[in-house]
Amino acid sequence: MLDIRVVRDDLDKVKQALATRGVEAAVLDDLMRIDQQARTASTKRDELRAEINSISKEIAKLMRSGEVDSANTLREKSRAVGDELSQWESKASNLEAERRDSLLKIPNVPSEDTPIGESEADNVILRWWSPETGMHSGPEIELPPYSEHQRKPHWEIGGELGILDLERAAKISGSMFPMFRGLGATMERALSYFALDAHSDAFEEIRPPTLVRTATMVSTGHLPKFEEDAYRLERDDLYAIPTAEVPLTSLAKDEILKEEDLPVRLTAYTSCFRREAGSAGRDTRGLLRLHEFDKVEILAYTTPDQAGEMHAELLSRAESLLQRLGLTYRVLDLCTSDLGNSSKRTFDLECYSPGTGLWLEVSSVSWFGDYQARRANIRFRSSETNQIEFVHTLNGSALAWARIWAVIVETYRQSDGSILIPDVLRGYMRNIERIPSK
RNA sequence: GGAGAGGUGCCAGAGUGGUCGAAUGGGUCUCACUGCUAAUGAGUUGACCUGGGAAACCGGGUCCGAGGGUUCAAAUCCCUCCCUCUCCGCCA
Repeated sequence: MLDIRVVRDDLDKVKQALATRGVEAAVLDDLMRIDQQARTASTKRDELRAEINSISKEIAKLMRSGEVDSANTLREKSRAVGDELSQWESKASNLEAERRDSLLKIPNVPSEDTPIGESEADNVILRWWSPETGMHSGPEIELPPYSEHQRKPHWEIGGELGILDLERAAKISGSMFPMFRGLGATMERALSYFALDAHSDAFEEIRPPTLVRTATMVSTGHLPKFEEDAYRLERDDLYAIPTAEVPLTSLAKDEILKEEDLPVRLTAYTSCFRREAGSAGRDTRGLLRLHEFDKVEILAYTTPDQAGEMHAELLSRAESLLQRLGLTYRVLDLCTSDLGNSSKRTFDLECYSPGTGLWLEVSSVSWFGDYQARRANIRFRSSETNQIEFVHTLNGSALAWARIWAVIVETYRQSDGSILIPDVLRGYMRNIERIPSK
């Protein structure tokens, strides 16, 4: 959430910045009105409490010296103040709760570098890479010449080779749940091993819980605004995580870290669960959009000064995996209207799927500033000033496997219908070179 | 799931209604002393909200797992919940 003090002090600037992502100025005016009332009420409440505190001390003194009558007179007085106090207490706590609710729903202020835009069409293509042509900057993309046998969509390939069984997955769980089989399942597993090993030079590997408390979902910004998108286990009041970002961010919840321990780098492989409530009927074929998928996430806590460099590091790690897998991709700088709620700046990586002709989002690398840290209350003590500050959080997918799986089987499909396994995965797949055709 | 014990500051740990933001010990940092290290002595050391101040800082409030309640007054009494530990049951 935003720092209420920054909103107070720089109201116009905040309004202007949030307008670029479609937040109306009235929302902030309301917040300021509530804030003013809340502060008035809590000041009044604190004054009354101070009065009762001092009367109570008086009473204690009188009791000790045996002046019971005077003590009783003061008791009466204190009780009367107490009646007034309870009104202000409830007024103040209602207003404070209202202020917090409002603050929790206001998105982050975009970074100054985030391109301003009104739809995803305004996202900026920064660069693109393919194994044939290497890295190119700018939005003009020349796709490598794909052969006819690479133009088959992955769901057809998967069915044909018996490595993807969406029909039976639907029987078990419903549509938009995947089931990999045989070497298809092995390859999906290999991808995670490959990625976790690739980050092991600098990142601590975590296997977090995938069912989390409400507070954990609030910390990352997934609640209260996006309740509809999450799977909830009502009986136990738990949510299924939509990404490992959720448990990894809350790992340090309510902690004060030492500056010398920063940056903290974490990586985790988990399943991710998404209701996809708003997207019924869109991209429903194959593995394009799923209720459950596996992903390796990389995440960092940094000082504000380290954040920029870390953002670049996370992005380059995600890109490097794609390059090692030999997949054509492009890097998008998301514009203000396409930016995630909690993010200040996000780069998306999209892989080209020759079988469908679509660019598929396979990673999203974001810098959240202190927005999540404020919600999760993650701080650090500066070693120079000894002051306590909020950390910055950053994270990225590296990578989301279902879509990568789809792009691999399409890209690596041979003219005989078999699939060549990317070199970097073979070590994790019993050194098998290809998934044979049927 | 059942029975019991417990959750206090950076850590350990005392505190069963007022003088308790909290003894004591350890750690931290500062100073003194010692040729160095060590030891010793003195001091220091919480977070959050809010008002004032350029700031240092000063005032008020809150916080002893969380939320309610009793009381003039709650770490302390009552209720609910969460968590940890021990035993029993169940179980991959």
